[in-house]
Amino acid sequence: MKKTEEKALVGVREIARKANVSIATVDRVLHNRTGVSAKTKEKIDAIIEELNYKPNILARRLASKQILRFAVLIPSVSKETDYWNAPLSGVLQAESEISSYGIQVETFLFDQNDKKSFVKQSEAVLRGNFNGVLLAPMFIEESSKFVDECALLNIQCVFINSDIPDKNSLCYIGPSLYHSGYLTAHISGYLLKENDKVLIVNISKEIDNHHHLLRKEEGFRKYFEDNHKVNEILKVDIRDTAYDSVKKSLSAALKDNTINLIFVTNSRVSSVAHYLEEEGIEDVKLIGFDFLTENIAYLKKQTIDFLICQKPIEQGYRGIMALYTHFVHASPIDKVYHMPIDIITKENHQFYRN
Amino acid sequence: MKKTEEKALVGVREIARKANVSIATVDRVLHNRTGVSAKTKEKIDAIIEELNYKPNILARRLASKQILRFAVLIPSVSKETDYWNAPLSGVLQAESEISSYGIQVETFLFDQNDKKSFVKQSEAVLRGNFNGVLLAPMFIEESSKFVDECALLNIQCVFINSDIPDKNSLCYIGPSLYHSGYLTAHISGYLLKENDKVLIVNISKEIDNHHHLLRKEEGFRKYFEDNHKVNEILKVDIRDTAYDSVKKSLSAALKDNTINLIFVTNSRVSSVAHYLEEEGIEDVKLIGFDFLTENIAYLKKQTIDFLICQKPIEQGYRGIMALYTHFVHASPIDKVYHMPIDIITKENHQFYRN
DNA sequence: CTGAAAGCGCTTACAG
DNA sequence: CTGAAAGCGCTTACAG
Repeated sequence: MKKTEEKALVGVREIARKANVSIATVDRVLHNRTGVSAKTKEKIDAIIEELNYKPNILARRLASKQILRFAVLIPSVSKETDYWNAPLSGVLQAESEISSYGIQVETFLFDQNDKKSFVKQSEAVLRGNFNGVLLAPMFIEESSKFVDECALLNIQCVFINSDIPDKNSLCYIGPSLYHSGYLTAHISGYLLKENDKVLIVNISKEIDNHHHLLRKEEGFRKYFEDNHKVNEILKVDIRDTAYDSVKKSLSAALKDNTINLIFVTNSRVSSVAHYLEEEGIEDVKLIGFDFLTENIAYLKKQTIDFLICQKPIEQGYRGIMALYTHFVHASPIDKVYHMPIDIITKENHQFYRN
Repeated sequence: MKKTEEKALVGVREIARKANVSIATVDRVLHNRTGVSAKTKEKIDAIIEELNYKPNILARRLASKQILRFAVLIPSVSKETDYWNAPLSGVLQAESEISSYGIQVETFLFDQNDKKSFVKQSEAVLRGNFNGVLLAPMFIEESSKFVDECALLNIQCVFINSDIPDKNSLCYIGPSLYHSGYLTAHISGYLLKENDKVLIVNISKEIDNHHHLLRKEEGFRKYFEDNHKVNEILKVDIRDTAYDSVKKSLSAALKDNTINLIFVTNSRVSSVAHYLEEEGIEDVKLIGFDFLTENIAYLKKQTIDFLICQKPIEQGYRGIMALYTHFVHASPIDKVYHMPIDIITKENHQFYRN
């Protein structure tokens, strides 16, 4: 069968014919290149408009020898969590899909407990002659500075995992942290009786005012407030992430209070689960974040009741694809793409796709 | 920048050079066409293997004038539910992405309350000279017969929404119904006290032994059994889906029993919500299925506590893409793709992507 | 059974 | 400022 007549006609060749110019000139106009008289450009633009011309992306990339270079600037996997494996695997998946179309992806990993390593890697990116960069802007100040320098070099930035809202990025792809906290509180509401007590646990080396864990806590508390819940909410910050330290802090917190539900604001929920199991504590509900192997093991045993997940693999995949779409299709991209807030339990985890 | 040498080399041209044949002959081998001597074929195959040749899909579709035709055979939107709008919109989205690559999609809608309309539309599909068809095999027998005839005509079938497991389809894309029921029970478990009573409500014109609602009920009951829950489980089948009839059945069921949680096995949960609201009943938890506008409205008001959803838009999208991948990339496809089982509440519905 | 040539819709030097 | 021609990696008649 043949393609429809109409389609066969609307191409650079047809535009050139109508405008009485060569296809090279049409190409120049299509790409806003210099060296076309205003008059010619106008005429061609009108015809493009009239014919509702859509370029054939296949042909374009096939003919073009230009290769596009994207950098990925995210944390490496640490002893404490292999969370970042997920976004990375999404990145790799996207890369394998588009690498044959002239896209190169290079990865720069930094230590999320060490700002200096971030700075060092970000400088390498700046030197690498990239068209775009996908980054996790964990360190707000340093990331902000980096993004400014990218702007100077005309490098497009995409944020994943957490956002710097006022920064001039192509887009942000990741959770709405506040709302994940709020949702967690909603679920917790179902598990709590009127006078039950809640313990919020922040486990992180870097808990400062900017830290995104605090946004989850904020959302969590707001839910209780909005719904006039009278449950007491206690809180403990644990800055030393080693298990012994977690254990000590939890013991202290649980000794003086009868806690009915623990909300861990990040993926370290497994160490709390470990503690509860070790101590034989069974009547405490436990909710935390992220689809990690360790967490899932506890979810299966129901030591963890719910995990909140935000498709980290997809974040990596979509991050690269956002750059790809921007450069290859030149089509506009949503400034913010909030990932769904997924509720994972013993019964649906096997069907979960990151 | 130039593409890497390596890439530039591995193409039909290089294979032809190595094999001392023309690229036309290489093309014949690549597509398993006739008219190549066994010896030549063998030699070329070896070189393809050795070079780890991957065809350039862009170039292939660009050069090929072949167009691919897919049919979509799903229910139309009915007075009772606009559920099928969602898969359809996924289909349309996929179509718009791939239509410029020579793919045509044609839609055949049938009335899910009328087997004859299915048969009629399926016959139209058979006559339409399609390469593949995406269908919702609601009517098991009729669908089964249709699939057999497709096989004769060498038309590939993809199932969505519900499966016919032993049928020779390309793949199934949709929920594991049993597990959605099981998960719903798990959530219900958190909402119930020891002696609370549960009411299962099936609202459907077609409740027979094959019907997929029953698989959800089965999973639901199994959870209670597995976890030695003693809650009493009542059940009502409502075959007349008009609101008045639903109202009558519910009134009868609720008059004689104190029900604490109602599980509606499909998207008709909104009519139960409507009833509860009308009667001013506030202490009954309500769980049902599907991300429909009506349901979401009740979810916001918390008349409905949880909705279980299975990304109907994505089912449509992936269904078409499965056919596309099969024909264009000729790459193998998972026989079963179970959709995640999503738990939707008042707090996360705004981030949900179908 | 095999090959030379044209063409898919674009981009890219190069020449004027 | 503009155009003719070659080429991206493949497929498709057509000729032998």
